[in-house]
Amino acid sequence: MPETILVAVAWPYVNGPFHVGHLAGAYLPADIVARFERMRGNRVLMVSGSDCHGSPITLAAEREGVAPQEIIARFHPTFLKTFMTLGISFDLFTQTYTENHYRVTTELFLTLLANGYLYRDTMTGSYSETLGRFLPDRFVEGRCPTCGNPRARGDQCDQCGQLRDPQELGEPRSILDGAPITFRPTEHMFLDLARLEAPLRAWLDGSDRSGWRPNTLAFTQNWLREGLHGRAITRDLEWGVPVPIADPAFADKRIYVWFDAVIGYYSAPFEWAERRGTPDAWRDWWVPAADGTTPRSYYFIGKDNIPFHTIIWPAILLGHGGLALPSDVPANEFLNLEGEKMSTSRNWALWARDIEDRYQPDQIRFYLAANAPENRDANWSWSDFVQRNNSELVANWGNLANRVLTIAQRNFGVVPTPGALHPADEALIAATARGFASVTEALAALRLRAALGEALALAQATNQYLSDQEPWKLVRSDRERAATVLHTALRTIDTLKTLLTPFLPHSSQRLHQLLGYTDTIAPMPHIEDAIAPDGSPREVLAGDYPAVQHWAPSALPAGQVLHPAEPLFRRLDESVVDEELARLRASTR
RNA sequence: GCCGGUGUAGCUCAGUGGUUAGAGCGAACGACUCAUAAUCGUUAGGUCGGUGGUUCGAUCCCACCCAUCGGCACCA
Repeated sequence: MPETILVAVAWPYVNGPFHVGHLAGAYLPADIVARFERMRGNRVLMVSGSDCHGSPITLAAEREGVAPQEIIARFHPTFLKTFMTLGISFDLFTQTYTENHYRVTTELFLTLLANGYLYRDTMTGSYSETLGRFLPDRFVEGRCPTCGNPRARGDQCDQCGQLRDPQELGEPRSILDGAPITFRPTEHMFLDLARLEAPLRAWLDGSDRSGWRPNTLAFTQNWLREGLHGRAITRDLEWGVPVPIADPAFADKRIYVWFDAVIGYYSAPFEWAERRGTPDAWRDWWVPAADGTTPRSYYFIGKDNIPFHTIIWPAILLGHGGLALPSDVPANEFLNLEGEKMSTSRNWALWARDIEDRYQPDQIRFYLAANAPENRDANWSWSDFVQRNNSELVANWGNLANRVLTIAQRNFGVVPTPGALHPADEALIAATARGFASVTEALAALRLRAALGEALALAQATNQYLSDQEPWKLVRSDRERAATVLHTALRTIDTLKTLLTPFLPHSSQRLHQLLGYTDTIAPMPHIEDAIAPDGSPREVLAGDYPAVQHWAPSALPAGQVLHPAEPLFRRLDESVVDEELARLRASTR
């Protein structure tokens, strides 16, 4: 019985391009799991989109004298391009600036209101007279009352580390134009997290969470230990989802970007369902079935987002009622660059769009998966990238596929018919079965690095088998024995191809065809047209990923025509390291 | 400041209250030549961040310290 699985991926903020850390932490692991689950025959819906609201976008737009839509139009297409190039198989990658999202967000807001989980309260906001608007705390600076630092930020003093409130600062001013800040009362809607705390705890404690990553659990427990308080979910802004309250006081306020962004996980399936002409299909991923089975859901995010996905979003869902809560929130750590934390302000970052055309997509996917920040911060180092590419991807796996295919194709032209098996053949067949089982188990448990490692270990065992059996000699001395060895080796690389497809979809599809198959095992996304709320054209990433069971050990039939081998991966020259490091240094501020 | 994560061979990382702490890569040496100078074998390499404690015994538990990263709720 196929399972229904929502693969929810963090919504990238659309005020800039994204870097390899975002890929490693969210989009790639999500894609690997989505592809794996689809190949197992499960019904997967993988969604995300550009996060279009919030003050940084408003401010960026104003600084340039353009509409926020222009900022979106600048970066959203680069996201699509990266996902297309790398083969991130979204069912729908949309944006929060859509009619659908506005409608769903509004409805969800009203449901929470009706259920009594929203309340009105007045808070004090930092107001810029010159800009005529309220500013987020961190856009305010002033003198720290503790250490006297004249440039303490409104949320925290960088010098003494004290947490601050903008009103505590001496001579508060805007960091945007240096003009003085005044404080004004402002009314907002709050999510009543305190009232949702009990159901939230019941949900968290209600099932075994030992499969969650330790860091995810630790963050969540930490938040709960400190107790939950109401959280403002509206802002004094003019860009965003309007607050659906018939009160002039809320006319120039908008729903807070964080509240609307997480709702994207829920709204995107509506858009997906409508686009394919089955408007109710979203329910399969959100509403428990009549027999009580609840759809599974995974939320792939960075560790900085944990509380929003393990506390706030579940609280919103509980407040709404009747919807499936996250099954797991596999939060990843961060990816450093050459040992240093990435910094967008210094431009110490490796932008996806800068490397996606210089290297094969599977080369990038391989390094990011093999080096994924699953349990701790990981590091992108160019010398490591080149080394691992050459020794593990090219030499161990690519070369294995290449050598087996070459000997078999040149000497037989088809998958040869095996004779009686020797113990060595049986040992490899057994190792392949074990490898298949352990990779499957690791993937199901979201241990992606480990899964990849298991697959590579099987590739190495196959290289050992070839060294022992020497089929290149057997083809001259004992043709039947050669046929048996090559049949066994071909089946193993065919199985490895399957195991590696979630990680390396492009090259696996190619090998699939070299092995004489004609169907698609690694479908790719494509771009479709859509319309934005203002009537302008926009684009989404979509895909048609047939639910065909492909996750099985090889049953490669004897006699299937083989195609001449060609290298699956490009070897990288050591000079790449210096080139890339020079490029990186040149671009750093 | 408070809370939490991480610190294991040159590199990237596994791992366990108990005899000689592991893998891959890199290095040295050897074998092979089907394959993208790829592959296979052998060897070398670590006071498991530091100090103290609990224990018959700790890399694994506890305390403190050091380094590093993050959270501390209106930054997404």
